[in-house]
Amino acid sequence: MKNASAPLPELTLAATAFAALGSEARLSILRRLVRAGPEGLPIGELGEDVGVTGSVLTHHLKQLVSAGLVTQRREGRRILCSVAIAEVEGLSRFLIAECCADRLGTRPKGHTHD
Amino acid sequence: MKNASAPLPELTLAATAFAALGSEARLSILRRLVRAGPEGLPIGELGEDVGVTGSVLTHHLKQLVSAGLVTQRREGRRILCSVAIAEVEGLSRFLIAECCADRLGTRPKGHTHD
DNA sequence: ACATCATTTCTATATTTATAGAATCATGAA
DNA sequence: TTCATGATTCTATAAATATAGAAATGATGT
Repeated sequence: MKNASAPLPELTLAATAFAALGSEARLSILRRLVRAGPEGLPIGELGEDVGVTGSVLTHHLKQLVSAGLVTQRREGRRILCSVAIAEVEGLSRFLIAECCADRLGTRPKGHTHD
Repeated sequence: MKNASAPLPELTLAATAFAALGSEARLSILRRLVRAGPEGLPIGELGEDVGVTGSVLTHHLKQLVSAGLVTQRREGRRILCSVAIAEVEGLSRFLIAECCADRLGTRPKGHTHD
């Protein structure tokens, strides 16, 4: 009897987002964007700062955007990137929820904060 | 002048951990282990439950373990796996910290807890 | 229209990760 | 020791991701 027929979309989305974070380059990009604030940073400058440019940068940004962690808007001939804060926070909460939420009825002894 | 010479180990570790979470299979494994509680679950049973067995399961577990998100201990001929709660929580905090920590001087409106 | 800047797409290659069967190792029981 | 069980390693193949140069696209200023 199979048990893992169709994974919950929630899980799929989370996996995609985590995979997008699973790279030093992209984590650097995200970190830089966080420090840039809500105004965002043009792709060129972003790339200079994190040491990734051209098609490789596009490639990494595409993953962050399609995972919903970064948004882009055009301004003149540049494209500004910003962090999707709510998404990142949501992901963080997902992680906490996975770990601690429903352990209230499962734990055998005390195990609230290790 | 190069800017991205040696990435901070913190970033490397985080990227490894996120990459370990960036798969539905491994996310399912983690979720199942969370529900198993601190006693842990033998690999065989774990695999049955999430629909991944044999060498593939070993492969996924290896990543979770080496990322520090799962721990293993032997009991008889079985190996019990448990979630490293502190690690997962730490990762969750890392994410929050990346997003919100130093935005105190940067944010335009209020954005403390959404 | 033309030149220029910013970014993407195209194309190709290298590297990593995923999947899986078979053989092997490790533990405990008869 | 021999056997059965639980898990890993070995080997091979498929698929996804990373890197990168060149060409193409889109936007702006002259």
